[in-house]
Amino acid sequence: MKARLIGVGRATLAQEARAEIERMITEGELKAGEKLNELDLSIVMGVSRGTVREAIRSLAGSGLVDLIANRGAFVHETTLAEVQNLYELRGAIFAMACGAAARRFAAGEERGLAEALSRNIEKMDAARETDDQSTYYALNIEFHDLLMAAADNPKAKAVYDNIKREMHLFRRKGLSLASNIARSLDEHRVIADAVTAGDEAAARDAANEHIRRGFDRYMTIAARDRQTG
Amino acid sequence: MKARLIGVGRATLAQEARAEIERMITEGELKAGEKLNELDLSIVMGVSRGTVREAIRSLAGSGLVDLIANRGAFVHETTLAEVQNLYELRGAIFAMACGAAARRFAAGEERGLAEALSRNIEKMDAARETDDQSTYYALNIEFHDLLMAAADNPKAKAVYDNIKREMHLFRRKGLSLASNIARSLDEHRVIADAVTAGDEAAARDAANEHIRRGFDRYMTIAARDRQTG
DNA sequence: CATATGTTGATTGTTGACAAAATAAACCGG
DNA sequence: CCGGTTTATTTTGTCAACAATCAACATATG
Repeated sequence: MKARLIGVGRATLAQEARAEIERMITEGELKAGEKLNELDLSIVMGVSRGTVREAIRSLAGSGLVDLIANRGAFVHETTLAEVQNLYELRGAIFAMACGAAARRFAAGEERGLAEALSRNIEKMDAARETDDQSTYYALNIEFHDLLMAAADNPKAKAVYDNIKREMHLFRRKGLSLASNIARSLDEHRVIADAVTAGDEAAARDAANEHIRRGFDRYMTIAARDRQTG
Repeated sequence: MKARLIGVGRATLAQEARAEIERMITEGELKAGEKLNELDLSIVMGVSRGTVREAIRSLAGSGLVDLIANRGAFVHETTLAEVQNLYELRGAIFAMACGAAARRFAAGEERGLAEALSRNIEKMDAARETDDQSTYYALNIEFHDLLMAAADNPKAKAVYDNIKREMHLFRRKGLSLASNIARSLDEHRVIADAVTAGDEAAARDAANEHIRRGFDRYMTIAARDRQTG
């Protein structure tokens, strides 16, 4: 038998509404700090207010919007201090995940991991040579996801994904992506080596350092952008 | 089923409904895996189904209930593997927070912290001598909250609180609290010393170790309970 | 007897209407 | 013109009814 699965990912209207509002936010149609009007959104999307309301509540759970009782929902405004907090939290979780991945790899519970990591690194090396930013971006996410998956900690992954979403949201604010392919690639190699050596502590430290340096790169670019306008 | 009638407070009804359902879950009136019937709950609490629905969605955001589209909401069943995941995630966040607290203390941004920590430790020492479990429990939470607050990372604190809630939920399942006042107190002293010495790395390591040992204590008790009961 | 197919009651998803609160506008004395 | 008060209007919070979906049972079919 062969038939396409229907309605995948769109189980309920509220979920679709959530996805659509999230898109509007991440693509900048709804700017940071802007108020979300339930009625307007319901009309634009062609669903009832209750459905929109449910979607908004769901977004609030992921930290993308802030709710104030009796006053409404507002697109979350991410401050610089909060970006630092997010980086630090992300680093802590990613470091833990890399440590767990190293432990699991050493126990033989993550067979394909070594190949997957080295393949990713090879491809990123190619992207570095051609300076292919968009490919690098995708591979970078893949690298982190590989390790988060290898940690086998769904809860941590869920939190990590939320953080990623919120940080992505801040990028909209105008700052360019803090990327330095060569440096990042070197750090990835150190992490991958530690993990595939089964060295839990080294993996943790390398991962922590990677995120910390990512934040430094980000701050450097942020400072430069602010200066040049 | 029995639930307090709500609706006299000042917050929104949905918020009160959420608090009430959360209470029912944490106090075991609603058991793990049990289905939450919107209509029944709405009748028992004297509010409309929509309000109950909103409350349930909110609880899902905190991981206390699982939602399945078109089928309903179920009290989250925490498995042993998940408890391990939660402990590990909690450890990572708490370690990060202690590191941040050490850094902030060294920078003179957390003046009252040293006194607050030593006061807490003194009181816990007294609780140890009288073997006062409930006081110990409260002081233990206070100790962790002091450091989470000193980290000045609201996002991390929010995630931490959610984890705490979910772990507390699992305790309901029958296992006694994994507490060894003397050991825990020693570990607290190490953490406090590292933080007030401004040693970020030492604080991180001590905190991580503290949570890890907490998990070991938990596992020991869990194994014993499974054997005898 | 086992499996597939209809049928029914219960439960969730969605909607539009009403009530309460907050914001905007009109008013008014100085 | 201004600051404060009062009145409209808008917006959110809550509710009850309708539609879609599901779980369980009953029935048919080979």
